[in-house]
Amino acid sequence: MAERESDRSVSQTVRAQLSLRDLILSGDLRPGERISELQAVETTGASRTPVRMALVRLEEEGLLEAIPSGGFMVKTFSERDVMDSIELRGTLEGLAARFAAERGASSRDLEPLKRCLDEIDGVVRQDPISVDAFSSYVALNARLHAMLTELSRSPPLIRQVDRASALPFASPSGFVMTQSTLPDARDTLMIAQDQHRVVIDAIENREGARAEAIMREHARVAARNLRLVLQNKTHFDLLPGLALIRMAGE
Amino acid sequence: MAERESDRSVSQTVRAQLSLRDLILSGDLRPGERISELQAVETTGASRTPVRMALVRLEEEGLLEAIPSGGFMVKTFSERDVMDSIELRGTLEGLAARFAAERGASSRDLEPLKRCLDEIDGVVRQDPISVDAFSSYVALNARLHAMLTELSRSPPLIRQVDRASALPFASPSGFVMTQSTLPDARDTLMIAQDQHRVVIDAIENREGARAEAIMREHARVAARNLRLVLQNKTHFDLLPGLALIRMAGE
DNA sequence: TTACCGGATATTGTATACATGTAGTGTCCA
DNA sequence: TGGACACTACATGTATACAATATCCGGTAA
Repeated sequence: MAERESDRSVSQTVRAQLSLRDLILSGDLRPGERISELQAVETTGASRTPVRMALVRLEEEGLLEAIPSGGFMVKTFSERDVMDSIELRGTLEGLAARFAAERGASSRDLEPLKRCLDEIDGVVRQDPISVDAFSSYVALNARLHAMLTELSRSPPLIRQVDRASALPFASPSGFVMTQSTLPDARDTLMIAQDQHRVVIDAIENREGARAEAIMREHARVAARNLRLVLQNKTHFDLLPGLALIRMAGE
Repeated sequence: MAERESDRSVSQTVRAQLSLRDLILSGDLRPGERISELQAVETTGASRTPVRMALVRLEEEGLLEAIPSGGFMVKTFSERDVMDSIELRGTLEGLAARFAAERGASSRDLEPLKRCLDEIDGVVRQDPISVDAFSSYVALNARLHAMLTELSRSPPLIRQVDRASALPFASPSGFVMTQSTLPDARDTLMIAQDQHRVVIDAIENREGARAEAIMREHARVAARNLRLVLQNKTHFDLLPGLALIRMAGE
C-alpha cells in the first residue's frame, strides 16, 4: 500500500506523510491512540526529523490532534462532524461557484468543463454501470469539481476548498464508491450529473445565487450517501477513513 | 516586540512562531523574499529544528509560501485576495450562525453573548470614542465573534473559521483600528453593533437563513474599511500585515 | 555582447545525539 | 486495602553535524 523504497525523488517528509496517512485512513493506527514517533520511524523508514514534519502537516490536515503534553493522536469524528464537514465543503464550493458566476467565465474557460461533462455522460449512460465505470466517474468527478473551484479565480478560496476536501469523507468523490453496489446507484449518479450541468449553466448565465445554491445541494448528495452507509454498516472498506468515525455507542 | 528570553515555559517552536509572525506582519521580512533559516535562527534564538517547525506552521497559517526548490518565502496578497478572504470568513461565520439558529441556542447559551453585547453598547455609547475605547471594542468584538462561532457546536466548522480568521486582514477585528481616526468611525461601529444584535436575535428565533445573511453582510463592513484604507493609503501602521498587500502597480 | 557552462558557496534536507519532562509502576505508609 | 510518593523508563523537544542540492558568479566561446 505504501511505496517504501520507490520514488527516491520525493523528500522523506512527503514519503512519511503519505505513508502515515495511509496507515491512519486504513485504521491500522487506531483512532484516539497516541502515535509513537519511534514506531513511525520504524514504519516509514525515514528518520525522526521528517517524521515529525509529516506529523505536523497531518495535524494541519485534520487527521491528527495534538496532545497537550506532547505528541499527536489519531483524531476521531462523530457522525455529525462528518455531516458538518460535508456541508462545509458544499458551502465553500457554493461560494466558488458564485464567484465564478459573478466574475464571468468565458466559453473558452468553460470548454474543458463541458468536455468533462460529456465524458461523465458517457460513463453514466451505461446501464448497469460497471465497477470500472464507477472508478472513471470518481476520477472525472474529482476533475470537474477541481475545475469548478478554479473557476472562482480566487487563490484564498481554492486553498480553503482544498483544505476542506482533504478529509476523505468530506471530499466530493468520497461516497461515490460506497454506493456502487446499491440498487439505485445509477439514479444517484444521474441526479448528481444533472446538478453538474445546472451549475455550469448558472455560471454561464451569471446567475450567482443559483450556482451557489446548487453546489450546496450537490454536496448533500454525499450526506445522503453517508447516512446510507452508516445505516447498512456495509462497504466500510470502500472509503478509507470511515474507520475514524466513532459510532453512536461511543 | 518579540519576547526573547521570557516565557521559558512555552516551547521554542511556539516562541519562534510568534517571533517570526511578528517579523512577517510588521514587514521586517519583506513579501516575496526568501526566508533564510540561518537568519531566522539568529533572530529568534531557537535552533534550526524548532525554526523549521515554526516555518511549516506559518505556511499552513497562510503567511508563508513554500518555494518549489526548498524553503519558504513571505506570501503576498493582491487587493482581491484580501477581499476574498474577508468574504470567505463572512461565509463561514454565516454558516456558523445558521447552524446555531437551526440547532437552537438556549437562553443559558445566549446569556454571555448578550452580556458582551451590553458591554459593547457601553463602549459605543460614548461620543466621540476614545482610542482606548476602540481597543476595548476590538477585544469585545473578537470575543463576541468567537462565541458566535462556538454556538454552532461544530468543531470542524470552528476550526475552519479560526483558520480563515488567522490572516490579520481577514479577522473580524482587523479593520476596526484603521478606522479609529475616521470622522464617521462611531457610525460604523454602531452599524456593526446593530448587526451583532440582529444576528443574535435571529439565532434566538431559529431564523437560520436570516442569521446567515446578516453574518455575511457583517463581514462586508470590513471590506468597506479595506477600501477606505487603500484609497487613503493611510493608517497602514494600525493593521500589522497590511504590508503584505501588493499594490496595483506590481 | 550575450549565452552557456562549470565550479564554489551557501542553503536546505536528513540523521542522530542529548536533555528534559511525562507517564507508568512499584513500594511503603496510614 | 487503598492511596500517595518516588523512582525508573521512555517519549518528546532541542541542538547540531553531515550530506545533497540549488544558486550565484565568473569565465569562455560563439
